[in-house]
Order: sequence, then C-alpha cells, then structure tokens
Amino acid sequence: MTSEQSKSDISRARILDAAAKTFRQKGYAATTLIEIAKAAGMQAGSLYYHFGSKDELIEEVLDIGMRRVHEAVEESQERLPADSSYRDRIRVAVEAHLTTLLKHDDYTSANIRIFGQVPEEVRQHHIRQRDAYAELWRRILTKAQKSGALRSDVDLGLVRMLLMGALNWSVEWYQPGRTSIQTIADHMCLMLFSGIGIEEPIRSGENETVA
Amino acid sequence: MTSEQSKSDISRARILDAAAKTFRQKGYAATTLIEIAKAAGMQAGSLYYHFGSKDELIEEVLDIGMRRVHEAVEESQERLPADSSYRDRIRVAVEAHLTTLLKHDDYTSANIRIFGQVPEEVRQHHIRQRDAYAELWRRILTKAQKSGALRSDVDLGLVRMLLMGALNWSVEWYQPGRTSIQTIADHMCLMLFSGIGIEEPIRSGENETVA
DNA sequence: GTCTATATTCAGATAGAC
DNA sequence: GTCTATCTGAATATAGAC
Repeated sequence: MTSEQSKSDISRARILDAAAKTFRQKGYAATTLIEIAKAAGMQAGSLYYHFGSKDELIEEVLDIGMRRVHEAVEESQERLPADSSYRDRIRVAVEAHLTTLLKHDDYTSANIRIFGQVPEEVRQHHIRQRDAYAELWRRILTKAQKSGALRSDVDLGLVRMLLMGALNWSVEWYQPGRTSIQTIADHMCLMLFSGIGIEEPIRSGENETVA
Repeated sequence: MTSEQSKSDISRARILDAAAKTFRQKGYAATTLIEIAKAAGMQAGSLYYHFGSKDELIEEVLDIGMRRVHEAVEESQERLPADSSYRDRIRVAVEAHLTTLLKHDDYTSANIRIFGQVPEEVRQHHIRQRDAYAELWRRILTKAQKSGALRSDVDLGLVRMLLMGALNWSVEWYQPGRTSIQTIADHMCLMLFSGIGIEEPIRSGENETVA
C-alpha cells in the first residue's frame, strides 16, 4: 500500500482518463467502450478486467470529477487568511470552480456535461455527493449574507443556481486562448457583487441619438 | 394551402411533440424511435412515412425550439413602448427567454439540452440559426451599453455567455411550483444590473461576532 | 398512412487462449 | 492483464401487406 503503481493501476488510470475525455466530448450514450478502449490503447474486452460494466466506469468518472471541484473549492477557502472579506471568499470559490472546470479537468467537465444523460440508477448514486457540493456553496453564501456582505432580501438558493449555471455553462463555449479564466471569473464576480448597470438619466420620451 | 390540417399533418405534429418531449428527457442517443412512436401512438416503422431518419426528426425539433425562443424574445422587444428604458428592454428579453424555456416548450428546452449531443452534421445545420439568436442578444446588449445603461468597461460577449448560462441552466433544476418564473427573472435582472453585494465595513483583522 | 415482419448493424458483455 | 472470438440484445431502417 505504498505509492507504488502496479501495471493494473496504470492501465486503470489510462482507461479512466480516456473515458473522461470521450464522455465529455460525445456524451454518455454516444460513447462506446470500443472508443474508450482504443483511446486507452487496448481492446474493448480488456476493459472488463478493470471495470464490471460501462456504468461502473461512468460512475467512477463522475465521482472523480465531483471530488475534484469539491476539493478545489474547499482548499480555496482554507488557503485564505482568516480575516478575509466575504467577497474574497466568494471570489476565490468562483475562481476555483471555474479553473477546475476549464483548465485541465476532463473529469469535472464530463461530470457537468453528462450528469443529465446517465441512467437513473447511476444518477441516484451521486446525489449525495452533489448535495455535499451544493452544501459547501450554501454555507459560503449564507455566511456572507448573515455577515451583511450580501443583500438580505434575495433568495440564496436561486442566486446559487443562477451562479452555478453561469459558471457551468462555460464548458459549452469556453475556448482556451480566447479569454482567460481569470477574466471570466472577474466578470462573474462583478455581476454578482455590483452588477453592470448604470443609472439611466430620465428621458422625456423622444428617441434620442447617441454620438 | 389553407389552415386545413390533413391527417398527415396531425400525425406529423404528434410525432414531433412526442420527439421533443422524449429527447428533452432522455437525451439524443438514449432516445429510441420505438419510444417516440409509442408516445405518438404508432409503430416505429410508421415514423418513416413522415421523416427520413432519426436525424431528420431531431433537426426539425431543434429548429422549432430555436425559432420559438427567437420569436418570443423578438416579440418582447416589439411589444415595448418606443421610449422604454434599456433596462426594461433587457428585462423583458430575459423574461421571454426564460418563459419560453420553462413554461410549455419541450422544443426549446430539448434544443438547449441536447444540442451538445447531436451528430456533428446536425449541429452544423443549426449554427446559422444559433448565430442569429446570439446576434439578437448582442444587439440588445450593445445598444444598452452604447446608450450608457451598461458599464462601458465590460466585455459584452462574456456577459452574454454568463447570462445565457445562468438562464439556460435552469432547465436542469427548475421545478414548476417551487419558484415562479418571474422570481427567477427578477433575481437574474437584479444580479445583472445591481449585483447583490453590499459594501462591507472595514474591519481590523479580528474575527468579529455578528448578532 | 399505418401495420407487421425483418434485414442490417453495432454495442455491451462473456469465455477461454495466451 | 490483455487478446480474440463470439453471444445476445437492441435500434435504425426497409419492404410489402392492408
């Protein structure tokens, strides 16, 4: 039980990597074990030495993906100075979530993209883990609100859903090199804390022309 | 060519309705023609009288879905008084998008959920239509920014993506009866225009206790 | 227009050789 | 541990009867 990696461990990891990548790209049902095996450099039948079924494989991919965001966000909080502002706490959480999602993690983005496609039974097995992650955000936002850093008249559940949506949707459009992850996080935090609106001058009904 | 509906038209519509509903629920690959046929009250083979293939069917579902949001948002703008504020213009657009998505439209929500799963060829056929819808939002936001209603130092492309993400993700969590669509739209607009942050008092480093 | 029957294709899974 | 070969089931699509 040291950090030695048996041949089995190595193959297993290669399969998981290939699976996460393929599931993320093609979705659950459209991904075949043949494809995964090929990407992992072996034959389809060989997968069954490591995993009992396609669903067992997808479950582990989902599990790893969720664990990684969860840990990343949790660590972002622990790394902060104890006297950090609540805005900073939320800001680093947003950055951690986005970075995990977009930077190098096929597992996390696979989780987000295909969770809605997997068989009901697989989904059931992950509800607990999803809830735990939701709970982490709930705590962060609730503390911020109680402390007076967030408006007290908003439904934090709704805010959380809208925030997660904005962040998670990035897996559908983000392309490395076009915008930095930091810029995305900055825009998200600006919207969340201050909004991007400006008071409009009162107008008298005419269609004004703007230079 | 009046509004008469032939038997064929009626069956076709029933098939499309059943397809939109099933695709939305189960995703693209996991939905079988057998299921769709059953939901439409016929045998799988009969579908081929109306559609040449599964992909032809999905293309029409995607097409209808996108057309409906597009029209809904466009009409929301046309219905507004000419002297409406830019905030109001954005607000009704948000409401129209969300309402179409969540109220009665399996087509639109199917479009959002499965677009990422369909074969590349099908996706290609819809890029133009998707671009047209993006362009509609781009115009709305750009006019608002130019008029001074939105901060000039933000990347509107990013804002649009984050906004669409927050709205579209609602298909994953929205449940009728729990929160009203109007409340969701209100929260979204509040975040977008004003944010939900409150200036935090300057603190001196200690962990303060809050009553 | 819709049915029944079926051809075809292909994926998930198993068995035994190496 | 991985391979090859294969079973089994299921889904798209076609053909011809009604």
